[in-house]
Amino acid sequence: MQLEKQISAKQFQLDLLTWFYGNKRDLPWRKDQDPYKIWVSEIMLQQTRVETVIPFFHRFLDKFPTIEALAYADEGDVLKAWEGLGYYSRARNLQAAVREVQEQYQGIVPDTKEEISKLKGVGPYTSGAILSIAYGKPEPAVDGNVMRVISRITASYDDISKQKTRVNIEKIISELISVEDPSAFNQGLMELGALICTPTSPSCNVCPVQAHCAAFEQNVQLELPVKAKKKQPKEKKLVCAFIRNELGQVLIHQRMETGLLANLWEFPNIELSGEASLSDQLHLFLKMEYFIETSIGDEIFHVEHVFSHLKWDVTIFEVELLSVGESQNERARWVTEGDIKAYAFPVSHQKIMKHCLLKGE
DNA sequence: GAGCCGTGGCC
DNA sequence: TGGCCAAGGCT
Repeated sequence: MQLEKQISAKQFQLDLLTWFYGNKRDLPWRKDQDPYKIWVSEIMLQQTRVETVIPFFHRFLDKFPTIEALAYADEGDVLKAWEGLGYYSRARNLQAAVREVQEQYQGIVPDTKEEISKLKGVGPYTSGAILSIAYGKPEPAVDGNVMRVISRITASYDDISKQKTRVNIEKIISELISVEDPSAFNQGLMELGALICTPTSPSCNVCPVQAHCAAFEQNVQLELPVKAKKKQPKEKKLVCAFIRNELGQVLIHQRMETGLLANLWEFPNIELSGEASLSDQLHLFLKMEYFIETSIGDEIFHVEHVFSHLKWDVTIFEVELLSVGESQNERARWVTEGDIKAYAFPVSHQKIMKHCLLKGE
């Protein structure tokens, strides 16, 4: 039995690796094995498509080519480079982890599971990916692709949204992985999931590991993998103010250090509550939060924005500034239209900016 | 464990 | 059109 498993594993490795070397995409993070570049790519690729990541990867490495460069950069510049990519805590965790590597490991990315897993933003998948791809260590790197591929190959109906399922698949990979070429094995499994063993219409007819696939044999590949359905996003209604001062500068505000869109910039806004009119709520909010007296003008337009777990319905008002109080909000700034480009805004507020600034010209 | 955390593309 | 998905991790 044990011998059969080994023979089967060897044949699987051969089939997968042969296919991978003949069909792998030419991706910018596959040009060398620089652990820093591999690391950056793996963080960017979390829950994000390859085609989306590519331009960000180039720009990011252009600005922060080394661990040292990223370690000593301003967080605002790092967020600006991440602007539009989403899941912004990835950028802040990456910089924090890079600073840790710079200080505690003399700028060398550690090569053990234990050490690398302590770094912020590096979980079970990313640690295995860096160790195998950059350092050639036979560690499993189980992402959504791998879970789909293995669920089908083993015809397993385990729910892949459960943590236990991922751990089980890691055990399977540990026994199946090529010790000679763990990098190509892990990447090959992911590449197979991305190009052949796709979620909705897998190309089983050209699959290099079709002979090993229990789901294909039983013709149940379209039922797999099993995954719990997501809840639909909750809707929040916001009112937002576009305000210029006498110098033509615009009031912007930096979000909280934690939570949604942490430390990104936005136009002053508040979630609606109670019965009062939108303009009354906005007027009071601006007085209390920014110590300014205003006259709420016309409702300019609406912006809808859907996040993974919530949905914003934003009503934007044109606001006239009447007077400025003596106190000031520490996280707010008046900026010119030229300077605003230096600040990182979420896509929802980029929509607002584009509409309002175009209108102002 | 389950909810939080973005965005763009696809069918 | 909208629900689903994509090289997950943190709390």
